[in-house]
Amino acid sequence: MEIRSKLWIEIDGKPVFGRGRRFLLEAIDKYGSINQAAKEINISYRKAWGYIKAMEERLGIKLIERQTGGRHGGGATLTQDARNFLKKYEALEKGIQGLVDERFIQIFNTKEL
Amino acid sequence: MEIRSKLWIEIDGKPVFGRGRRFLLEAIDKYGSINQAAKEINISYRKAWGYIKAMEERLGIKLIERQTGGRHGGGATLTQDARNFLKKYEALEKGIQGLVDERFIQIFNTKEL
DNA sequence: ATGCGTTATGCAAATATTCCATAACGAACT
DNA sequence: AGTTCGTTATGGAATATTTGCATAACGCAT
Repeated sequence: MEIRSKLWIEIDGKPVFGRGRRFLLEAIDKYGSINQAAKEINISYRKAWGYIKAMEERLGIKLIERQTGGRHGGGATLTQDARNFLKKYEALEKGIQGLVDERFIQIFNTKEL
Repeated sequence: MEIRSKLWIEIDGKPVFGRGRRFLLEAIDKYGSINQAAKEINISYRKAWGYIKAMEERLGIKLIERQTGGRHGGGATLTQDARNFLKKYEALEKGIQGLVDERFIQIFNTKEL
């Protein structure tokens, strides 16, 4: 029996940002490529692309600077807005998981129900 | 922009209990009927039934005492195990949402990104 | 011109979810 | 003893969602 928790941000009831998208942005920052980033976090490029599209539409902010074509095919980098947002989300998430785990063990760690 | 959080318990990677199931059990306790409970929380009877089935299978515990037929068609009541489980889950959930909300406001409550 | 590794998307296929339809039940009432 | 009523119980169809395949476009370097 394991406890799981999830944290995300919505706009008009639709998901805009969460752990998965956080990892995606972080990986794009690391690799300079949506494609590479998707591989890193084990999702298809298609899915990553969909995430980015939805995020940008819903937030109304450009998160990723894209370049198609070129010597190495192009690439992608985070905008400053994306970096700022990411930083805030990281701060929001920090510590929550630990708290939840701690409480779960405290409450459920008994043999009988 | 709203923050949302979710807390649930899994067994072997499969969801066993969460907010929705909590509401379902609470409503069954209140109405003495799966059918009525489902209406209360706005899900189909079919879905409620599936929830209960999965919960009982995965936990390996009987949660609902069912009676079919009879003057008023029958009904359902929570077992003591179900009550105990519910109580623990409620304790687990308590306060988490508030903490998350608080932090969200603190971090994101600025005009600019 | 050609090749390369990207970004960009439509659309088909697979999965998951929801809901419709119907059976069975049994106490109370007629 | 049959009828009624509001339940529980479930298969399976219908819908919705997610995933991923296939392919186009791009533009620099060779």
